[in-house]
Amino acid sequence: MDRRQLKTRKAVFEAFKRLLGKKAYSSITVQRIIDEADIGRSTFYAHFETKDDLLKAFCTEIFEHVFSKRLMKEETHDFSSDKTGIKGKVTHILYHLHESRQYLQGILSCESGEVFMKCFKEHLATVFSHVLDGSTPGVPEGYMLNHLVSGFAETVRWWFNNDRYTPEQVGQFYCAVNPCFR
Amino acid sequence: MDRRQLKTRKAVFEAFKRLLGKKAYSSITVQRIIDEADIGRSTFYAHFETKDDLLKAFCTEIFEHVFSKRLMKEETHDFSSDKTGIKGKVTHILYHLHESRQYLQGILSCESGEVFMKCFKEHLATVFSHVLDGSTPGVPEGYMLNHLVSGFAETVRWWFNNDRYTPEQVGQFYCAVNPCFR
DNA sequence: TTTGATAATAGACATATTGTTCATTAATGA
DNA sequence: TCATTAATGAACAATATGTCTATTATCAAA
Repeated sequence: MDRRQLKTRKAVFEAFKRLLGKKAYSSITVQRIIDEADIGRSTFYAHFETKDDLLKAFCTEIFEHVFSKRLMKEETHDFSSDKTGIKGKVTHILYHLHESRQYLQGILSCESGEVFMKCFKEHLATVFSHVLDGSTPGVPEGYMLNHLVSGFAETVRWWFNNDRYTPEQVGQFYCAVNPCFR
Repeated sequence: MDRRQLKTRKAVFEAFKRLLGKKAYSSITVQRIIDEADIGRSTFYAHFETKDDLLKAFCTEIFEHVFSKRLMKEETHDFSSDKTGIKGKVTHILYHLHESRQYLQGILSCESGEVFMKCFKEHLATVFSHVLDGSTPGVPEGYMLNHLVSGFAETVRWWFNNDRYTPEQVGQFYCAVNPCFR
């Protein structure tokens, strides 16, 4: 990719992060991002269609990092649907998200949280679908997966509002309320 | 309250519902609501500060109906923290939400879902806090409450995307994955 | 180093939306 | 009947959006 493009993209993301640390997503305008990133108006629109488009790209980049195959494998000795592996993966994800706390809160604080959570859940679904084995009879698989995925996503949201626990503790809480992970 | 005010308020809500049945919240403008409700621009702003303000008022009205003390009591013989009562209450809520399916989907389809879910969860918290009795040791009460509340809210969202189950069945699923309700 | 291709730029543009104000008209209920 | 309150429509400035242009800077490859 062209260096100029990478530079612009990075400038926008950095500006976006800085703004998210200060105010909620909904109150950030494209104009403000352009000013903060110090780029031309037309440059922004050459890269992103809308502000929402930027948010999506931003979330995707975060999660591609957090869920990268390399990093995920580090946490688990076994690549199969091993139950003990889940706890390690969960803690791994929590550690990474904690690093990005500051600007993630700007996203989670308002309606934009919806976009973030959706993206988060899509990635989580690929992780959890491996450990689904009809463990709860009488409940559709799709429901169970949704329950595990959104349960974890909501755990993260709760954690961001109650920042007095370690990633290990939070992982523990999550596994405690989901019998299939105990 | 003045009849004229009630009439205006109702006209706005009805217009809002109609629009939500056709398009997502984010793409509905104040202007469009004004046109649909057939009221003056200044009239709208005399009632609501912003579009988000209207959404909040709208959600509040829905939930005040669904969670009304009278209706909630019908579903449970015992008003105490009875476990069997929960299943009845849950099913009751599901029935009511199903009636409003059509326009609720317009809200849930995009970022406005966040506002709806927040309001929903606030009401749910008052219901579930009664049945919380430290049943899961090693987990903070706040976490447990959040888990039950958001778990139910997400169950509803899932249901709206998988509309082939009855309220009873969905209530069953929810109770099945939360051991403390079995 | 030259060169053709691509990206960034400033700034102007039409368009749309927002929220406010105000003078006028209509409905209310006591 | 009458004082009060709400609705109206029209106009308003302010701001944001997305598009387009001609011009300049940067790139990678020959």
